[in-house]
Amino acid sequence: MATRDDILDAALEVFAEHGFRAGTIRDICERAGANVAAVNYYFGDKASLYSEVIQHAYNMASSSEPMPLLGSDESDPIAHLRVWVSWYLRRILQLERTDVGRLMAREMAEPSQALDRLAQRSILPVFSELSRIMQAVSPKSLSERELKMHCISIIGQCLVYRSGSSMLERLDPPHFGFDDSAQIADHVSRTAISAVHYRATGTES
Amino acid sequence: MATRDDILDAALEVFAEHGFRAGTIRDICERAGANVAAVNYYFGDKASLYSEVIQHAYNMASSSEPMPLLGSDESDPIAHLRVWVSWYLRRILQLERTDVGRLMAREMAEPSQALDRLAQRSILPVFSELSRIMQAVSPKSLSERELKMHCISIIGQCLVYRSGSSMLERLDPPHFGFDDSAQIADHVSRTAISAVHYRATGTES
DNA sequence: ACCCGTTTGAAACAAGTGTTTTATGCCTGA
DNA sequence: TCAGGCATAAAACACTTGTTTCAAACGGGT
Repeated sequence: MATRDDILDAALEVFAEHGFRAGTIRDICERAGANVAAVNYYFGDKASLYSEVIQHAYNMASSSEPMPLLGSDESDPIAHLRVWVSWYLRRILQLERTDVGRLMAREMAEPSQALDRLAQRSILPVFSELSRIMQAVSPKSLSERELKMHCISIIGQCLVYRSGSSMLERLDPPHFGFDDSAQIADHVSRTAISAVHYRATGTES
Repeated sequence: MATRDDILDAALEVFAEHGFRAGTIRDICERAGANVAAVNYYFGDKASLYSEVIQHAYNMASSSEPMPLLGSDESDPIAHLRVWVSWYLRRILQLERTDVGRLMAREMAEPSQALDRLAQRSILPVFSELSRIMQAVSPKSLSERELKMHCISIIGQCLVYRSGSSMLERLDPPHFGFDDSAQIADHVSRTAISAVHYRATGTES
C-alpha cells in the first residue's frame, strides 16, 4: 500500500511539471518505482488518479496554514479583514513555487472536471468567509452585487502578486515577494475599507 | 497556396482550444479541408507551424484596439483614469473571447520563449502610462512605492476577471463578463481614487 | 499538346499512449 | 502446511500521434 502513496507523490510532480495530458503514466510509475499497471490497479484510470492528486494537493496546501476562522465577534471587524487578507496572501505567495502551487495554477488556466469538486469543497468556503467579513465592515446600504465586486477586487489584488509576478518583476525590480506580504496585506485591506465607505464625488454611481 | 492560410486559421482555432500538445494535426487539417500531409509540406513540422501561428496571433492582437493616449492635460485626471481602466478592462475581456486571446493566455501560463520578448515590449508602456495617470490623481504625499502598489492593485482587479474567471463563475453564476466592463471599470476606478485619498483611522500607516 | 515543378491524396510507418491480460510472487489466516 | 486474496511484474493490446512515402492530379510556360 506504500506504492499507492509513492504514485500520488510522483504524480503530483509529473502533473505539476507537464500537466494532465502531457504527463505520462509511465513517467509517474518510473519515478514511483512501480509498475505501469499500478496506476490502473489502484486508481482505475488516469483521470481518477488526477482527481485524487488535485484533492491531495489542495489538502496539503490548506493544512499547512489553515484559514483563520474568526467568530461572529463584532468587536473589530476591520482587524478581522486585515488578518484574513494577510493569511490569504501569505498562503498564495508561499504556494507559488511548490509543485502544489504550480498544479493549482495549471488548473486555473485550463480547468478540468477535477476543478469542479475542488471549487465547491475548498474554494467556496474561502470566498464565503471573505464575503462574511466584508459584510461586517460594509455599510448596510451596499448592495449584494457591489459587495461581491469588492470581494473580487480583494482576491484580484492578492492573486496578481502571483499570476502576474513574472510580468511585474520585469517592470521595475526588485519586486514584491513573500517578505512584503504584511505590507501588501495592509495595503489591500485599507484599499477595501476605503472603497466600501467611499461616496462618489465626480459622477453619480 | 490558399490552403496554407486555411491551415493557419484552423491551427489558431485548434491550438487556442486544446493547446500545442493536445492539438492534433489531423484535427487542424480536417477543419482546413486539407490533407494530413499538408502541414508537414508547408511548415516542415508541428512546432514550426505553432511558431508561425503565435506570431500571426500576436500581430492581430496588438492592432485590435490601441491604448488611448491622454495628453498631459490636467483638466480632469479622474476622468482620465476611468477612461484608461475602461480601455484596459475592455481589451482584456474582449481578447478573452477570441481564439487569439485564449492562445495568448495559454502562452502566459506556460511561456514558450517566442512570445516572451514581444509581450515584454507591450506591457511596459501600458504600466508606465497607468503610473502617469495615477500620479496625477494622487496627493503629493504619496510615496513612489505606495503609488506602485496602487497601480498593481488596479491591474490585479482587472486581470482577475480573466485569469480567475474559471474559478469565479463556478462559485456564484452568472459571473461578470464583457457586458459588465463599464460597471467594473467604474468600480475599479473609484476604488483606486478612494484608496489614494484614504487616511487611516484604525492604525497608523 | 507536352513537359515539369508544384500541390494534393491515401496509405503506411514508427513511436508513444492508456489500458488490459496473464502469470508470478507474497503473506496472512485457518 | 496450504489455500486464497492481495500486490507486483512483464508483456501484449488497441489506439492515437507526428511524420514519411509515393503516386496521382494539377497548371502554367514553351
